[in-house]
Amino acid sequence: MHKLDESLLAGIPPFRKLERAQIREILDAAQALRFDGGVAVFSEGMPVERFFLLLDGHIRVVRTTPGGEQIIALHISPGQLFGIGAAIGRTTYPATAMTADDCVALAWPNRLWPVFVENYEGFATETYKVVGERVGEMNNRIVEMATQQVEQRIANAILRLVTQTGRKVEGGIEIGMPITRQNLSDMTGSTLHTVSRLLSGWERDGIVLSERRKITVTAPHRLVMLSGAAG
Amino acid sequence: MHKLDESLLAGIPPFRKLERAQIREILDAAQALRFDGGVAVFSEGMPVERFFLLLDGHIRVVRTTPGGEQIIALHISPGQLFGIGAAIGRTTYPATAMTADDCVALAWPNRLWPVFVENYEGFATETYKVVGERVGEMNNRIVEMATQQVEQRIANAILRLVTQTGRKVEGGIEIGMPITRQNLSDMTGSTLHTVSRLLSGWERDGIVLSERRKITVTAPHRLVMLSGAAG
DNA sequence: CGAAGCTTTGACCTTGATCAATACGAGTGG
DNA sequence: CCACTCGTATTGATCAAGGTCAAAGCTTCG
Repeated sequence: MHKLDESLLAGIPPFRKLERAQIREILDAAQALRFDGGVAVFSEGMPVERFFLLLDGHIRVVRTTPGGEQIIALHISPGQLFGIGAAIGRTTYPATAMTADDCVALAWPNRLWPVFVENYEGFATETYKVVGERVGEMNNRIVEMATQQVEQRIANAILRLVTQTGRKVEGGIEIGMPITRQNLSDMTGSTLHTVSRLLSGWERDGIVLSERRKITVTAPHRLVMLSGAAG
Repeated sequence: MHKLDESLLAGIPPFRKLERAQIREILDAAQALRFDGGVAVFSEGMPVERFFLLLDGHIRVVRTTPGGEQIIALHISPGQLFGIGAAIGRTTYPATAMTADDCVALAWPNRLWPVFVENYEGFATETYKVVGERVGEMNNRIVEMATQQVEQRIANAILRLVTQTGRKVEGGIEIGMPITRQNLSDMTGSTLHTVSRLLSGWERDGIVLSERRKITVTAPHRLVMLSGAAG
């Protein structure tokens, strides 16, 4: 295994305030992992043994109901910590982490969590800020689900994906990870049929372009209108 | 102002591991507050200046949409910390805290948060455990909203209230705080009409008893069945 | 080429929202 | 004490959003 480069952690919030030497220590304690697309990094209910940092690829955090339906709780982009149950006193993972495409991640054993918190100034604060953001996002989802129509929820889901993973391409902004109608319906508590119908409509109206597992937003402002952001 | 008694904080998780003298310090730094029912302790968007511990009464954590609809994100029972945005790096409150009935709370200025974390062993860990529980609860709500029918969501909402605030009375378990049809609809993203119809039906079937702003569950097991806990 | 996964589209039906009317209880002021 | 009002609750009638059922087409891949 080759040595990991220190620049990997340079810009990432929890590590931002650290010395070069400290980052070296952290990297030396890390295990680097590769995953194919569509596999589980960890599963709901498993004991929390490690925490992760996603370096490349995209991860869907998924919960499954007793009835077998699944809903996507969260997406993780490169540079984000995930599986941080340790930070909030969980002993088992509350959800499953599925890779959406090929992924590279670092992993540390759980027992290092308190060590990092103890030794690295700002690590705890920055991490809890991330937790805070996710709580905020979850809160928004709850409000959305409770008050908005399916069309608005789907518009919001797409906008969220765009801001999190979007990249500019000719003619619009493309979502940087593979995404199916089914995925979108799992994010919004809807059905793939409804999502398909809506996307077809939007494509007819020139708001999006979509191919198999790919969506490009050509008129973001109009999507924002549709999302019900109180025009 | 009379001195606060140390027993107040005795059994409360974040303070559980502390010495008597430490509890004294904490209490001396606290401000005791009284609120009538139906008022805001703090409001969405306000800067986070204090954190609170609810001693008596009940609090609804509420978010309001641009369109004026409101949804209830969380209920706080006596003994719980709330308004702890400081813990997760928030600078403004993400929601409004409304008293459901008359309340008594302690408040500390925000700058004491890091002091508590620093000086009192276990304070941080226990608090983050609380955060973790709330995150879990929010997650469940999202899944519920995405996959369940209104009837199941309302059953679940009532069951949650029962476990959080229920007290045994003759003939069943009574929810320990005032709760209207409208409140229930705000918790489930439904309407007071639908809630009323369902409760009427349940009352006819002998599952609940309800008066004005009061609900008593007479057949909890049947409510659990209805809640869709995979029978 | 067949199979599996993704997408589209039409027809139909159920859930629960909306509209509307009424009633009841509790607090307030005359 | 009564009239008024406001917040709460009930119930019926109607309607539409979106789920379900069904069928078929298109890609990609082994």
